[in-house]
Amino acid sequence: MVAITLPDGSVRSYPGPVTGLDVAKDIGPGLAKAALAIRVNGEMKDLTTTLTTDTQLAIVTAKDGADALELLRHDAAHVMAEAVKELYPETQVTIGPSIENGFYYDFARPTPFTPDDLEKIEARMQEIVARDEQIVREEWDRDDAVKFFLDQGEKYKAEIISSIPAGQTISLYRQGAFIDLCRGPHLPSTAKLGKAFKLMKLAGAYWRGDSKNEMLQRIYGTAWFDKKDLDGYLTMLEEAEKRDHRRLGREMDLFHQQEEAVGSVFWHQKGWQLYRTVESYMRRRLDAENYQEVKTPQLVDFSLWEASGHADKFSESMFTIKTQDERHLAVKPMNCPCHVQIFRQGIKSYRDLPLRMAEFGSCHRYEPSGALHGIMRVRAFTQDDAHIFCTEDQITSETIAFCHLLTTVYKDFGFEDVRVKFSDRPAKRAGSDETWDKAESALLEAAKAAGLETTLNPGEGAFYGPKLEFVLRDAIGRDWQCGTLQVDFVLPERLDANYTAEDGSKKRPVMLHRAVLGSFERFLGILIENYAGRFPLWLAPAQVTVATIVSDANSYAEEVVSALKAAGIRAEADLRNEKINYKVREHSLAKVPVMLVVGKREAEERTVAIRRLGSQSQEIVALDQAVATLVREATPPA
RNA sequence: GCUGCCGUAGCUCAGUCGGUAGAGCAUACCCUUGGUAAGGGUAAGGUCGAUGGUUCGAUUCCAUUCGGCAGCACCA
Repeated sequence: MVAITLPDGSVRSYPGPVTGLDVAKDIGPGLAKAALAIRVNGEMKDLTTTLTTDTQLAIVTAKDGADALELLRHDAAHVMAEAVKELYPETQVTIGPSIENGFYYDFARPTPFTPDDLEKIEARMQEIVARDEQIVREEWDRDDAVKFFLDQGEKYKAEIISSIPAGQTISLYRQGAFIDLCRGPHLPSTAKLGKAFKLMKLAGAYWRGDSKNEMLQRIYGTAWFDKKDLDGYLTMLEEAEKRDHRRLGREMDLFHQQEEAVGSVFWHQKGWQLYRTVESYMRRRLDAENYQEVKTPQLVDFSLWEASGHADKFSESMFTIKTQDERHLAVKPMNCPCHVQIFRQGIKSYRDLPLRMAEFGSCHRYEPSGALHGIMRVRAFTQDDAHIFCTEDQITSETIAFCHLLTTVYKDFGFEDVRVKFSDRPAKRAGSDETWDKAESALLEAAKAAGLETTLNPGEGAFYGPKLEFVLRDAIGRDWQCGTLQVDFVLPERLDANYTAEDGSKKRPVMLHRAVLGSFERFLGILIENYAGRFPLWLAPAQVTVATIVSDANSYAEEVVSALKAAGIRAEADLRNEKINYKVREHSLAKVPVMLVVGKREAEERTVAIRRLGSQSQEIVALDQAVATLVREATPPA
């Protein structure tokens, strides 16, 4: 007897072994048709898995969200590989996982795929779906599988299988003439893939993710259970494109970039206004948290970077200068060694700790050309950087305070959803294992005390210490890593920072490296995309446009602008000889949050017609009242 | 940096199977004073990314190079 317990708690008994499909059929023909896979004691398995003992069983259908989508996308990858092998038999297959929103497959092939090939492959995939090939799991001996794939000329597959311990049984999945190494599970047949998939783009990708290896050709696709979801996803991509900060930067006259200064930003008046608004906000917040702001040199002798250890790891990505008098300088790529120099001036006491040293530090890094992306990834940027010199005992309280600062800052910029990653020691690092043990446990403990839930990001710490990384989610569901907090026992040692303890002895401070926004350039790019350029009033570079209907209202309009400016509002007049429709359209497209329209009536009655961006309606109010309302709304968060 | 794609007016794009280019929007000027997302007219605007080669002739073909885009790798 085999007793199967279903999610609703009901139990079905069978005289002997049954498959998931049998159970589904037993429950009902509709379910049998919809069934894609099963979950056995929590683990996803093929629908045709034979159950020989009593189990908890759930039948997975398209309604099962993420699990079901992952199955679907994984199958899409297999179907794509099958299509590619049919069309281009000389191609070798490698790996093809499901990913967020879709899937990819990496192929090895001497001639690159073209966009035309993509269409052909997609058409062939549709055929394979129509063929409704059964997807069958087979178990093979490892060595037989290696031999099998080598015979087929699939050296990558053979290599993957070779790295599985010898003697182990491995699973292969067969669909039609196509057979692939795969852990599974899979859908029962290719027809289940349906039609809601689309090949998206071609790209290069290194074999096993290592840039020393040869480059394979990756084809990305997206797959969904129905057309509506696919269309929804494609619409989201269009929306993301409309919000692209590079596009809005141009359209809204915020900034530009050009060849003569690759990786740098030319901030126009409006963009710089936005930048300054964010900067002054941050400065107020830091002042309130008792940070001291400093400014350190741009050009620093290379020896300091050797002493700090940065030269070892990052000399390739530093801008360096040989001066006329033969000195070797580096344009600073970061601020920490300079902050240690300030700390080292004079004698520091335990009474000075924690010492929170902040700088809006302008840094330059020679980023690889392929990494550059608008203002999000540049070679010249400004960090909202700070280093907290403290004792080990103070790590927890400083972490708590920082986490509070960070979450409230994010909230003020409209980001409520923040996740935290904990990155531990990387392979290439400075400092002893004991030091790392200490730093990692101190940081984890502090994070816990701050009430943070962290996920582990193994081996991704900085070379001098572990870090917390703060990831925020924007208005259209994209994640951005911005803030960071790093515990560092290494740099104070290397750069000989110390303080006098209560007992008169000399001690090393701990350094906490921390940033909330990360870099201004990147954060402003994120803000632009998050708000799609429609900033809340306090952030909007141009807050109010006063537009006239007739030229008789010109002098009144100028008076209105003066009143607004006197009250600290960023306002401009539009007195052009254009119709009001035209002006409304233009300033709406420019995403100015508030338009005050004035005609003969308003001028006579000393009122304004308030028209807010995105609203069709207007409100006529007295000028004084309008100014007061706008001042209130435009006041930045504390 | 690697792979692939791309580079024509301020923007979005068309075009030249090799004979130095065109549209819409934007701009300037003129007319229009119009009540909430494009009023009308006229004009100006381009060494077709750069360099070299092939050719009688290159924006078009080839090579190199610079830059951009997508992904990979990188991200102190």
